[in-house]
Amino acid sequence: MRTILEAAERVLSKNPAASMEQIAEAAGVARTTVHRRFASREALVDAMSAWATRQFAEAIDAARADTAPPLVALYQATANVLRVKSDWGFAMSRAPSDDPEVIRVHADVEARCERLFRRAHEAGVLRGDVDPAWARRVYYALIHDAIQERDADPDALAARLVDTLLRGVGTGQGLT
Amino acid sequence: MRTILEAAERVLSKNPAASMEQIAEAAGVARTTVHRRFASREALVDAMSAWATRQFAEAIDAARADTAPPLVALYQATANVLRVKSDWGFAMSRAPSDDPEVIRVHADVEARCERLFRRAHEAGVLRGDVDPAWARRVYYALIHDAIQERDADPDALAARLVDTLLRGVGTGQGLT
DNA sequence: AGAACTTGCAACACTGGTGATGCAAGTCTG
DNA sequence: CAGACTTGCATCACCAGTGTTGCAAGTTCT
Repeated sequence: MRTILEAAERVLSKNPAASMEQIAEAAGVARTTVHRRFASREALVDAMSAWATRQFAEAIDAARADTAPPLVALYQATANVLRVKSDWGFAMSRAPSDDPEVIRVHADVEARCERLFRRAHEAGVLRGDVDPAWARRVYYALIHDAIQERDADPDALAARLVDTLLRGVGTGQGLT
Repeated sequence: MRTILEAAERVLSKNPAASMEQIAEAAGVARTTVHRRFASREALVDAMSAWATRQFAEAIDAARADTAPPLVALYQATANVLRVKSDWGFAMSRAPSDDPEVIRVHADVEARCERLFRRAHEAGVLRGDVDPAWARRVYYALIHDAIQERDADPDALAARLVDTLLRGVGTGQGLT
């Protein structure tokens, strides 16, 4: 089950037009087995979306974005999000699912991120003359940008991303 | 000819898996006519890439990035690039063509952009304490980000993008 | 008007993917 | 061990897209 979803992600992220046959092969399973579990190609993709969204939510939870010190939370959340977006790039790049649960999760993440940047601003991690909303916009753009670099290690990527962000809008506090 | 390329871009940017039939229909032409001009689907996409690259090069030329005042060039280049990337999003998102001409154009654009940011730095458009290379990195990320917003007017988008960039790294000179 | 060229239409063969099913072999569970 | 369940395999019908061709009608150029 999870095996198939992961194989599908692996194959479809490389070639969105890949056949069920190729997905099955990557999962080490017969094509008919895939069809038995997922009625159609569409059903498979939907299941991938749902699964990826769950992973995404867990990634944010694990970062303790609301309670950990802002800088720590920022690193942690960035690394976790990059890992999920890199592991589930295809599933998450799909047009936003109409599933209300998926929509809710994304709105929730947005809100938490906004709070985190406000906290970072107040804690002096961001320069006082920098609009937290602007910093967040740049942050999003940098995330989007980092995703493009396939194959790279999410932790290293996250470190570089946060360093890059703070070189521009940070105070240099706590960076060593 | 151009009609078909434009229709193909329109259709494929909405649905990369669209059939030749749909492309032909969008071009107001019979499917066989498309096949007479482009031997295969692959040939059509290659032609789109070549065409888009030409448009891209012209967009940069028109901005006078090397000679106009940095701020003017930045606005102009941004607007032109956004227009092309928005009009030819599908063709330009393809894996970089192996056509050496295409590679040359992209390298050339990269170099011109780097020069432009150095000029902007020296002219005081960018803050002195900001690394021009970092500013350029953020600029790229913001461009990438702006492309996502389909349907928006490229000029308005470019204005917002440059404002956003300069709010972060600019000196406020010449923004009025 | 006449020649050269382009287009639409209809038809065709071919390919590859999809989804279903029956059966035999394997695994798990009580 | 016996029954329930899952899997792989082979096979099938089906469909959509691709690429080709012949022909008739239309356009363009001289």
